Amino acid sequence: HKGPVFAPPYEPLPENVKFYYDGKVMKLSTKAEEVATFFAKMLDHEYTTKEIFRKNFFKDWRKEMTSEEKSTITNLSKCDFTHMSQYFKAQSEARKQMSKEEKQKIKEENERLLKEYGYCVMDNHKERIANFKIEPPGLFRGRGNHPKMGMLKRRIMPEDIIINCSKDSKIPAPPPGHKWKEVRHDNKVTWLVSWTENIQGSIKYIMLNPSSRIKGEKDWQKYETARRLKKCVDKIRNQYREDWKSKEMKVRQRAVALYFIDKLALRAGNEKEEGETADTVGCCSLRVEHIKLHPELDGQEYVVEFDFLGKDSIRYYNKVPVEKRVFKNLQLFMENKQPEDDLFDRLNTSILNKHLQDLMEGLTAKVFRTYNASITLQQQLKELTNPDDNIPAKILSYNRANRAVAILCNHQRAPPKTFEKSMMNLQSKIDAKKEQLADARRELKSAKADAKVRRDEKSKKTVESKKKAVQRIEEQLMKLEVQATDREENKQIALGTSKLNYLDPRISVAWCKKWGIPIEKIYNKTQREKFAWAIDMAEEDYEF
DNA sequence: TACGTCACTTAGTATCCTCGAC
DNA sequence: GTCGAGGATACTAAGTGACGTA
Repeated sequence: HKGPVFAPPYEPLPENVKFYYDGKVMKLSTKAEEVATFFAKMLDHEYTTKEIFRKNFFKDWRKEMTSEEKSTITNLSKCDFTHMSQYFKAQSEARKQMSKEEKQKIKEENERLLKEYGYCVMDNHKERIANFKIEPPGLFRGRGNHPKMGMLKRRIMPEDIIINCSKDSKIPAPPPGHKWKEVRHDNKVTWLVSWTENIQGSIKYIMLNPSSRIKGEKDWQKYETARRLKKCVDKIRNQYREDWKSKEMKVRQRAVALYFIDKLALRAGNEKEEGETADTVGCCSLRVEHIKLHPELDGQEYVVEFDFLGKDSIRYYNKVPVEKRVFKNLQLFMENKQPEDDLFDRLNTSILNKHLQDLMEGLTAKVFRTYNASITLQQQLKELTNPDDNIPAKILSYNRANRAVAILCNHQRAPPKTFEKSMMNLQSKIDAKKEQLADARRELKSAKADAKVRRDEKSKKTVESKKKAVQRIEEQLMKLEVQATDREENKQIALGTSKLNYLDPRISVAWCKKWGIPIEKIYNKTQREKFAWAIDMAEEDYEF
C-alpha cells in the first residue's frame, strides 16, 4: 500500500476576514487562528453553547496561542467569531454554486487520490482500503454528555504514523522531509496504518473495506458462531433458568444478566473509566437507578422498567414483564443499595464471557445479539411474506421484518430534519387523493342514476369505467397511506445498522431467491459488495 | 484478579449525489 | 433545466473482547 493521505495543510484566512476580541479587531497567529476557525465553523451548532464544550475548547485553544495572545484573550465570551463564520458559510455557498467543470475537476482529483491510495495488495489480491485518509484536526465532538467535548484533536503528522506492510513489499514513502514513527511487518493483524489519537489516547487504524476477503471471512465466521449458538441455545436457556435458584449470588446475577442479554438483546456492558467518556451502560454495568420494579403494571405482573443510556448515549426505555424468579432476584440484588450502585455487583463482562466460553466454544455476550437478530428476521420473514403479494408488497414485508430487528436492537436515529415537512407533503398528497376519490365516487353515482334512466349500452359502459376509476384511486390512496405508515413507523428507527451488522445476509439472499425478488431491491451496490460471499453461497433453501 | 493495551466491530450523523417532479 | 428529497457514502466515535503483565 502507499500509506495514508494526510489532511491538507492549514490555509490562513484572507486579510479581510477579521476576528474581534472585546469589540476590537485582532490579528491571530497562524496556529491560534487555525484553532479559532474550528470553533467558527461550528458556531451554528448547539455544541458551542455548552459549558463543557466551551471550557475544553478555550483551554486547548490557549495552548496554541502566543504568550501575547494568551495574555490578551482571557475570556471566550469576548471572542467574536461571527465574521469568520460568515466567511465559511459564503465559501460553502460558493462551493455549491461552482460550475460543472469545476465540480468535475474536484471529482477527478478525488478519483485520482482513490486510485493511488485507496487500494492495496493483500495475498496477491487488489483490495479496497476503507479509510485511507487521516482524520483532519478539529474539535472533538463526543456523543451525549461527553466530558471531553470541545477538546482539540491535533493534526496527525507522519512522525505519528506506524506503517504495517509485508517485509518484501515496497515500503510506503513518507512525505518529503518527514519520517514515519515506525515501520513494522506484522502479519498477525489486519491494519495497514495506525496512530494514537490525543483525546482518549486510543489507537486509530486504517483497515480494509468490508468488501475485502479478510473482512468478508470474518463476517461469515461471526454468523457461523451465531448458528452454532442456535443449536445449543435451548440448553443454555434451561441452564440459566436453573441458575436463578443458585445458592451463590454470583451465579444468580450471572443468570439474570444473561437472561436480559438473551431476551432483550442488551449489549455486554464493559466497565468504563469514569470521567473519561459519557456515562453510558450495558447489561453488566447497569445500576440500580436504571431499573424500576413494578409487581403489577397495566394489568401485567412482574414488570421491569428499564431506562438508561446505552452506546452512543441512545436511550433504552422498555417495560418488560419477566418471570417471577427474575423479579424476586432483582429485588434481592437491589436490597440495601444506593441508586448509583451496580445492579450486578458480583458480575462483569469478563466473568460472564468466561462462563459463556464454557457453555460453547467461541461464545461471548455479543453473539446473542447476532443470533437473536438473525433468527428474528428469519421468523418474521416467514410470518409476514404473503406468497400472493406483488413485489412492492413483499418488500414492505421485508422492511417490516427488518424493523422488528431494529426495534429489538434499539437502533435509533434522530428524526430527519425534513421529517415533518415531508410528512406534511405526503399528507397533502393523501388529502388530494381523498378528494379525487370523493369526486370519482360522485361521478360514479350520477353515472349509475343516469344509466338507470337511459338503460342504454353507452351509459352502462360509462358506469363501468367510472367504477374502475374509483377502484384505481382507492388503490393509489391505499398505497400512499401505507407509505405514510411506513415512514411514520421508521421515524426514529434506523434499519441500516442491523442490516449491515446483525442479519445473516444469507437469510435475505435466500428470501430473494425464493420469492423472485431482485437482490438489488434489498441491498444497494455497497451492500452487495460487502455481502458478495453470501450472494455466492446461499440458495433459496438456506436456513439460518 | 485488576489493569492496561491492542485490535477489531458496531454506531449514528454529516455531507454528497442522484433521480424524479415540476 | 432546476430543485429538493432521500438514498448512498464518508466520517469517526464508541463499543466488545482478547491478551499480557503484575
